[in-house]
Amino acid sequence: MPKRVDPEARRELVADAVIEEIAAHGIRSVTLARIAARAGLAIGSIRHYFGDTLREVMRFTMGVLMQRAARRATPLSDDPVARIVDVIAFVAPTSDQEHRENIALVEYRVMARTDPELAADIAATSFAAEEVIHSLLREALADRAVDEEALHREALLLLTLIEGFSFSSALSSASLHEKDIRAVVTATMHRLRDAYPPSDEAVEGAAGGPEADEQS
Amino acid sequence: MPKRVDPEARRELVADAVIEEIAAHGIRSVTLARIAARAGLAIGSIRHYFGDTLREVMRFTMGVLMQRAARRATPLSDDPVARIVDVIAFVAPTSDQEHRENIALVEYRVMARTDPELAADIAATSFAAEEVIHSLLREALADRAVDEEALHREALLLLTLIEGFSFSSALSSASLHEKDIRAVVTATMHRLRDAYPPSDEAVEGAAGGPEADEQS
DNA sequence: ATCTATTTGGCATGACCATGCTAAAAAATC
DNA sequence: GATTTTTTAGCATGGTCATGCCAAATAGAT
Repeated sequence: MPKRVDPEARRELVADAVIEEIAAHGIRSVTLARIAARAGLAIGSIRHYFGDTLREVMRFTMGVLMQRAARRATPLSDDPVARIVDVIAFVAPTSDQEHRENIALVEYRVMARTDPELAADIAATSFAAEEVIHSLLREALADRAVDEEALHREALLLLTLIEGFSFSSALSSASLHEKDIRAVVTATMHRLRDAYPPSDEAVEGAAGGPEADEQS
Repeated sequence: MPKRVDPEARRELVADAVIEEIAAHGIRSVTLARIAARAGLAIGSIRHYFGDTLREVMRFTMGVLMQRAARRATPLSDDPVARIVDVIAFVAPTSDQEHRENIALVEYRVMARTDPELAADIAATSFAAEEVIHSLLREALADRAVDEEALHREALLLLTLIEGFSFSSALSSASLHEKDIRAVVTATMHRLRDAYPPSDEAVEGAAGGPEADEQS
């Protein structure tokens, strides 16, 4: 028996075992026994840290997945278009672990459809993600004449691409190529911008703005 | 006891009960008992028509879902762009039943990820669908100068949109609006076409072709 | 050394459910 | 009417697994 266990570390370790099991055999196969086998622990040694129930294990793991996804989706670029590409490209796992996490998250989302408690947890994250996309899109089209309805429709396009990449990536044994995703999204963004004329404000105030850069 | 039961009709009835149960409580909740309750039959009266096992019930139901989806996705228009819009818009259920069928199909696809037998059945359909999109895209871009790599990337865009609409529709309690989907896909297709210059052949042979129509 | 807190571990029980199998009832055929 | 086929129906059994609960071992505090 080791010294004092760090409860948070234990929970994280168990969550990773859950994720592995989901990725390998689907969320329906997750049991305490299987988690224990993967984590190299006895069932009791898991339950103790999760209020004794499998359900708490599952809820905690879902929380871990959502946190990790949010962390990966943080845009790094300054250019609004590139920020959107970054956010969407996060779906392209650059490692096996990220691929597995995406799979697990998709399985959770499907399960949450018919589980009100899980659904509530997920809804908050989904709402935040949509807000981010809307906001980024506003920035990317700040110099274009776009009405609210069109903005909404373009956001729908981007959000649908995100869902599509996430879903197809989860169903595919091989992860998507980040290069392909970036190419598709970048082309989509450029075409999207080109579909709207520069706005009067942008033309008047664009002495050294992105408009000049874009035509060079 | 009625007169002779039509086995096919019985199987279809049972499949519909499965679909209802999946839509209501998720695929993980499907049991013979619950199917029986929904179908208004005894368990034995179901098993008899499916080789006695729940698994056969589930496989048959998945087959039904795929057939129905394929039927709905048959394009009707002559215009290549509109055909693609039609195919993609099939994801927008025009009835509650179609919405439920989409949900069930998504849940099956997720389950099939970790079930080789189901995966094999689904793979054939997915492959066929991809071929259709590639083929339709070729037609839609027949008058444009597009190399194979670009064609592949554009197909990826469209396939991703299909997956995105299907997935988000399944997760959403309200079905997507067909109007929105058509608007998004139509705009995407027009921008996609505009991204490629007319090919030399098309210019020479387009005396009364789509190019003339498009500039009017 | 003693006491308390923490960790490990798993038993016992009840719930759930698939499936092998059987049989009775009803319809159809000869 | 007798026989065969079809349909209805569900019992019995074994397997799986979550969870309430208990207890021993170990670490840390006094």
